Amino acid sequence: MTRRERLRAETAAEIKSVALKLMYEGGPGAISLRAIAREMGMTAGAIYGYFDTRDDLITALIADLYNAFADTLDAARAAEPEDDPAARIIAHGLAFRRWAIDYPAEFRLVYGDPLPDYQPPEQSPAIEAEQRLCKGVADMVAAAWPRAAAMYAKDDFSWDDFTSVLAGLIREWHPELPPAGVALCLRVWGRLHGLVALEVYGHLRPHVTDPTKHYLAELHDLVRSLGL
Amino acid sequence: MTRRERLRAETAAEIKSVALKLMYEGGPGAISLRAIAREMGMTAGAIYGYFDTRDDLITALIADLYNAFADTLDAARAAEPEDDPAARIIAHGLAFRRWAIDYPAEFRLVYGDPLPDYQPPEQSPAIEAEQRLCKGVADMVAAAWPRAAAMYAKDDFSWDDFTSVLAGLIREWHPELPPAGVALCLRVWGRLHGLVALEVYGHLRPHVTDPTKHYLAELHDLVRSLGL
DNA sequence: AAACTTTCTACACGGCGTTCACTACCAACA
DNA sequence: TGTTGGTAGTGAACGCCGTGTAGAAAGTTT
Repeated sequence: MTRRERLRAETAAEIKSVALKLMYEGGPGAISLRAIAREMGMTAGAIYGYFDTRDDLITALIADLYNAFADTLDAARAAEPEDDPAARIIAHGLAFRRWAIDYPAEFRLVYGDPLPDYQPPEQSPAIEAEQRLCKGVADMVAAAWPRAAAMYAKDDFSWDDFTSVLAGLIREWHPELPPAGVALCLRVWGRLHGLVALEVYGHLRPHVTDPTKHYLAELHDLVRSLGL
Repeated sequence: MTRRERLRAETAAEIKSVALKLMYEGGPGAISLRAIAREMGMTAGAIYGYFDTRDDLITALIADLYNAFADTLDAARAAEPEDDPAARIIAHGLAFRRWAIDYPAEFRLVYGDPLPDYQPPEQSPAIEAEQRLCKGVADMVAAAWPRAAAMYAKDDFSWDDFTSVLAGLIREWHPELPPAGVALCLRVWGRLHGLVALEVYGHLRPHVTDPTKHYLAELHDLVRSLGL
């Protein structure tokens, strides 16, 4: 790696980190090329040497955040014993909410649509991180499947209900999981997501005094509905 | 109502409807005072005679949409027999998803954060619509409560777990519902919301061929978990 | 017809993403 | 070592944006 390449990579990294700093301080709307450049003592145009467009920068940020987020969740699960699926699910869920509440701007960037007219590209690098997250959920459901199968195995799903990408990955990770189990994964994901999304966007606060308590209750319901 | 007031109300309504039209065509980011004015043959400044600021206009739009949305859900539930709570829940859920998928920009406006730096006001008129939606969910849970109570009545909730506003409303609507039932309402809301939010923001499409099928399965799970 | 109120325009300010011609500068080659 | 070529960055411009303000035009009231 030549000196030039190193400097170039450092500048690109600085652009991203300054963008994150701006987002911490002023929400996703505070990410502007001009503000980033100002903060770095540059001109806005200079950033175009590193990212073709503002959306490309956002896309790179999302991928970074999503991966860091997946790391967090992986770690949270790994901290619980492997033979206690229920504990792992609850740890995962709480870590998910913790991250969303502590870093709402990041959550909006990854799971929402905070920049107007921003169109996530077809083949986003964030998809890889999303697949990591899917794997996490799949691990949990697979661990619970021996008990959950009784309730869900008769669900009418086939491999055609998933994109070939997902079907391929799941069969590689957990060959024992039937289509009904994969469908269950997605529903579990949705269930983990629902209350947190409502809370982050301010729809729980007007009704509830302690959102954590309700989310924990939902996690317990979830664990119960998996037969654990 | 004087002629002036009528004209004024008409203009305000036209501003909102043009804003909606722009949003249909170009997403929430296409709502700009200048574009609205251009479309109406006016100047941007003129709009300030009707709304103090762009955010006020957005707030009014959200309230309108949220109310229309609540109407839709109310109607969907009312179309099913009153003594069939399961059918009502499923009808409500499907109508919810239908609306979200058919009008994604509206969904983002109501449940997301589509305009950067837009801060929902403390006492938004949308809260009233949200309470209507809460009532809808509460109606469904209350109808299911006779069967669901066995599973959830022992949950450790009290009236202190809700804001006094919500607690007051619920006790007025459904005096028979205990705190555990109200908590269940919120979790049901979250569950209805989760998969739909993921889908609207494009997180389901890369994994799933027919989102409706999975959402319907989730609704059936939900109904089952309510003992219906 | 005069006085007053409401409505809207014209213009300005600063901020935005993006483009483009141009200038420093650094690295390698003669 | 001196020259050359690519690279990083500038600065001005374009057309957007929300938001104010001063003043004109139109309608309403007396």
